[in-house]
This record gives sequence, C-alpha cells and structure tokens, in this order.
Amino acid sequence: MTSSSITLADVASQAGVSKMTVSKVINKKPGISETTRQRVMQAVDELGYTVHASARALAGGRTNTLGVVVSSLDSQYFSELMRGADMTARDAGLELLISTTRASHEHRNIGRLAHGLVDGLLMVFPASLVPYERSLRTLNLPVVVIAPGMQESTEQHHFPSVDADHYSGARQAMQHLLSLGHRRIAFIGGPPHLTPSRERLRGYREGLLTASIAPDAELQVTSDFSQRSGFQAARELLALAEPPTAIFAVNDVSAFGAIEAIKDAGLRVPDDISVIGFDNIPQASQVFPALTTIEQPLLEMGAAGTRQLLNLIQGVGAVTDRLIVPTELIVRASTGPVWPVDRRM
Amino acid sequence: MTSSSITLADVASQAGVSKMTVSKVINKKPGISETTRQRVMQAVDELGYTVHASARALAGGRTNTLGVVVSSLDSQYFSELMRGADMTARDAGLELLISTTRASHEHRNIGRLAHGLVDGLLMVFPASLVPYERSLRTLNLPVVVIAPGMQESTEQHHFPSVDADHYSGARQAMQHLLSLGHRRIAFIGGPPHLTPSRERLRGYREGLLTASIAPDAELQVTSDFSQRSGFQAARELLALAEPPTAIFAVNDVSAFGAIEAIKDAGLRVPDDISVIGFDNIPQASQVFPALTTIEQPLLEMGAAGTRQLLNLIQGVGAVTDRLIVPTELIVRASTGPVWPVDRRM
DNA sequence: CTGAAAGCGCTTACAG
DNA sequence: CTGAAAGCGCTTACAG
Repeated sequence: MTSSSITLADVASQAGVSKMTVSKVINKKPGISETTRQRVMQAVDELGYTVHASARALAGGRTNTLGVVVSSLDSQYFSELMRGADMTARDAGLELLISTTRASHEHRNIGRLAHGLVDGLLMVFPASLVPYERSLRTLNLPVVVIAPGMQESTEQHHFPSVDADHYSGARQAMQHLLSLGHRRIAFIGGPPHLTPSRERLRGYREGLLTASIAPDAELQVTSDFSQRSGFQAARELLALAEPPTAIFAVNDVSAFGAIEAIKDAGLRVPDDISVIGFDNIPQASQVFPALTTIEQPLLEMGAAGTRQLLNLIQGVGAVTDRLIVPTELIVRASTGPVWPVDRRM
Repeated sequence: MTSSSITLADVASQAGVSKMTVSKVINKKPGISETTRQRVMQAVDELGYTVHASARALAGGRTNTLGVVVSSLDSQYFSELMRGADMTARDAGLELLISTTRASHEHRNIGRLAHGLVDGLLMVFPASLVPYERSLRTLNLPVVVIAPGMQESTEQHHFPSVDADHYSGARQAMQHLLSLGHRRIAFIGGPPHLTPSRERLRGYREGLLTASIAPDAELQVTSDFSQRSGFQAARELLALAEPPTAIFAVNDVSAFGAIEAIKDAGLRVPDDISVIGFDNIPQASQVFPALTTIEQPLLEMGAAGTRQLLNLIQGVGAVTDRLIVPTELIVRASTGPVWPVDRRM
C-alpha cells in the first residue's frame, strides 16, 4: 500500500540529467550550472517530487532528524520546551520527531524507536533514566537530557543535561515572601524522590534558616504537582490553628489549586494569604489574580539542549556536562505584604 | 557521526546463519526451527542489535509508523487524543511519530516530513487544511483528519475525518441549564470561523428557541478559547444591567476564566451564577467547584481516527467518510438551580 | 527449514 | 560542470 511515488530517477529523466545531478540540486550542493539547476527544479515541481526520507537516511548515513522522547504529553510546560527545541532544530535544518516513552515502554528499548530514524536524542525526562540506560548506550547515539527528574550520579548516566536552577529559584521565592514581611510561610512540596522537589524544598528550608525562622513541620505539606493535590494541601494548611500568611507552592499548577482552596474558604489572595508558584507556565499570567512565580526559562532550556545535541552530532563535543540555567522571580498579583497581626484577628 | 552500529550481517555471522534467517526471526516469520530461533535471539541480545529503521522501511516498503501532525502542542486536550491514538497504534504494532506543523510550515509541504517516514498521516487539525492539500495529495498517503477546525466541503478535502458532535453537545448543555430553571443564559463563544464554535453557537441558539426564549445580543460574547478571554467576556456579562444567571462557555478553559471573574466579583458559583463548559479536559474535574461540562470523547476520537487510518493503510478502505462521535453531559458542581428572583435582589 | 540474489531510493567518493 | 558505479542495511520473492 506504499504510494507509487516519484523517485529521483523520474525527475532525472524528466529533466534529462543524471540522478546524481538531481541529488546535488535538491541538496543545494555547489557545482551545478544555473540552467541545469532550474531545469531540475522545474521537473521537481511538475512531478511533485519529495525525497524518500528512509532512502536518504540509509544512503547518507544521517537522518537530519532529532528525536525527542517525552514521558508524557500533558505536562503543561512541555510545549514551551518544544518551542525552543523546534526553533534551534529548524535553524539547523533538522526536523524534530516527538515520541512518548509509552510507545516503546514495553521493552524500554529506545533503540527500536531511534535506530536509523534520528541522529540524536533529546530526552525530556522528569523521571529516572536508569531503565533506558542500556538501550541508550548500545544505540551509541548522541543523547542530551533536559530537565532530569532524578539526579543520577555522573558515572551512571553521563549524558549531558540541561536543567533549571531549582535551588536558587526557591531561595528567590523565599526572599520575596520574607521581604514582604511574611514569617509564617508554608511549603507545598512535590514528590520527594524527584530532584526538582528536593532542591526547591532545600531552598525553602535554607530561606527560613537565613531569616532565623524555626521550621514548623505543620507548614510543610506534600503534593503530586497536580491542581487537586495543591487544593487539598492548602486546605490542610488553612485548617491549622495558626495558618500561614504565605504559601510557596512547588509548581504553578499546585499553586492554582491552593488559590482555589483559599478563595473557597472565603479568603482572598493576596489580601489574606499570599501564594507564589514555580515554573511560570503560560497559564500563570492568565489566572486571577495573576500568579507570582519563579520562571524556569523553558524555551531557552529546550534551545540549549538542542544546541548541545547538535554539537554532539557534529562531533564538536558537549560544551558542558551539566548546564544549569538561571531561574527568575516574576512578581505578579498573588503576593502582597503580610497583614499586621492585630488586623488579622 | 552515525554510530558504527551492529547490522543484520553481524548477527548472522555471530549466530552462524544467513542474514535472511535473522530477518525472519526478528520479524517473527514462520518456518524457523526453535533451535535456530534461539541461537539468533541470543546473538541479537549479546550484540544489542536493533534493526535500522530506514533500511527496513526502504526494503520493506512500509515504515510501521504513523505520523501525527498537530498545529500546536499546548492545546489542553491534545494529550487525551494522543493517548487514544497511541493505544490503537501500539496494539497494531505501529509506532507513533508526532510532529508540529511549525516544523514544515515554511513550505506547507507535509511531504518533506512524511515521505518514506510514515505509512499514514493523522492530522489533528483545528484550523484549515487547505494550505496543505496539494502536498498531502501528491504524497499519495492515507490521511485521516481528527477534530477538523474547518468543515471543508467534501469535494475539497475528502479525507476521512473524526469529529465530536458539537451541536448535540451544546443542545445538551442548554437543556441542562434550562431544566435548572435558568432563562437568562449567556454564551461565551469561540472564534466564529471555526466549525466547533459555530456548531456550539447554533446549539445555544436553538436551545433558546425551543424554550421560547428570545435571544438577547447582549448575552452573546466572544472569546478566543483562552482563559483570559473567558475572564474578560464574563466581566462584560457581569457588568450588564441584568446579568445572566447562567453562562455556557464554548470550552472548559474559557469557563475557568469565567469562574474566576465571577469569584472576583464577589459572587459564587453556582449559587449566584451557574457555569457550564465544553470538552471535559482533565482539569475540569480538578478545579473548584468542579466544572459541569460536555464531554468530547477525546480518547475514543484518537482511537477511532487511528483505526480508520489503519484500515486505509491495509487497503480495507475507510469505514465512513465522516465519523461523528457523541458528546455527553457531565454534571459536576458548577451548575445549580436558578435563584428565585426575589431572593436575588 | 534455510539461503543466494536482487532491489528498495538515495548519497558518496571517484572519474572525466 | 556532469555522470556511472558502488553501497547504505534491510526484505522480498524465489530456490533448494
């Protein structure tokens, strides 16, 4: 059922030249006279010829395609990452092929997916890469990891990676809340086995420490990054004998849930309770009140990871083993000064 | 820089058989003795062999891969569609390759992306396909369109399509609100050139008609499907001399915006104003109050579209030119009975 | 049950 | 500036 397609040979005979010449023209190789070039291009247009990707890949030894492997497509920030990757890939004349791990999960064999299909792999991986290591290794293909969920020891994965500075972002969030006068600050954490969760928690704790605030176990609750779990976590916090005046949520989505819970309790954000998120997903600026948050430069992360991969493919070598991109405080409307204590009673 | 990979020939010599035999084994073809099979499999494992996708595609005439072309990755409902597509594709032993149109947009030439790479194309297309028609046609590849944004005339595209029953869904939404006693019902519409917007609007209008309610132009506002525009649209409605008691939003995301605007105005959902959405994206059940909405069976749509495509590829032919899947009312917490007029004053 | 040969549609050195 | 030949790594008829 494969289409009886037009081949190079068809174009060649139509244009009255050799296949080689057609190949040179469509690949923009030098050493072709302008008249020949035009004749060939006309034949290409008339016949509606497109190169057969597999044939080209097999003969040429490269596919001009970058594979992107993601564990799931519903992560809100995924599209930003992809925009960055797409931009750099396109500038370099490469296509981007996205695939979910689900598809090859059964065998944990990325090779099935990648061998002969792509020149390199961008792993967008919020979880552990360990199960895929062996196949990644025998595949012998350049690999770059973006936003690794687990900080494997360098020995273990030694794939170059790109990640945001979670710790510094968390410190900035805390600094912001502290500077607004908050001292009773809660943290809605993420799954504790994931590096981003841990680093952000560390930023929270050390932020308190530097402000000489004793940590209060009651104020530290956990979410699974979802809106629903953020909602429930905030409810717990609101039920406390002495509720927080500010909540630092491990990600924007759980912050949305927290805001709902606060509104639902008849309180207002930020008047009664301030909320700060993390990620700066597109929605953060669209909700009401617009969310103060820490920006992960997702677009740049996607672009930088792709650039790294391109370097590896071209044999230039990775510029750095582990690129950490800075995060940034984005102040919007969901945070404000703490109420004087007497006013709150 | 292509990896110096293990080939069929390597496996063959390691196992002491011909390449053909290895090929038969890895493709699970019949007519191989069990001992030979095991010997080959052992060699495959030892060498970490994976088939070269391009070579296989070129020789075999098919790629065992389905291409999915999407206009954007940030559409919230996209991942559900993909889950359905992925399930059916995997059951049939095919891989799924996702690509955004951005990548090939420049030339509007899907061929560059697909020829020799995939056996068929699933177009997830909320916009017009017309710009891609020519390349789709000369490509001569099976194509199925999911959730078309524009209802091209059948002559124009005659690609089999799968779509939700927008009109009937809108009628159900109206029926629900009417049965709760609402008569002053607003509609936050979508971009008027898109079929889903139009069909849902038609359902709104005809719903009013059947209830003998005169349409009020003031109650019909427009959004671009975004949360922000839903927020603004609802603000306009709330500013009316006589605001609505219920809002039917063209999609869930704009409904979220509307709910924010209502809360922000110091009113409650559904106590003061009921809100119903459309789509039933995962988030709809996570927000507070949980959103009453119309479910588009996205998972089934993805699965059905993929099934259709599989049929086309296998030469079975499309079961139907235009599959319309039913939509369903999902009652949650954002809608309730209208207040008696005296109570509202 | 096993294998030698041809060929899929290109690109890559290499000649002229 | 142009082209004939070889070969990329497989699968597909076809023999034995």
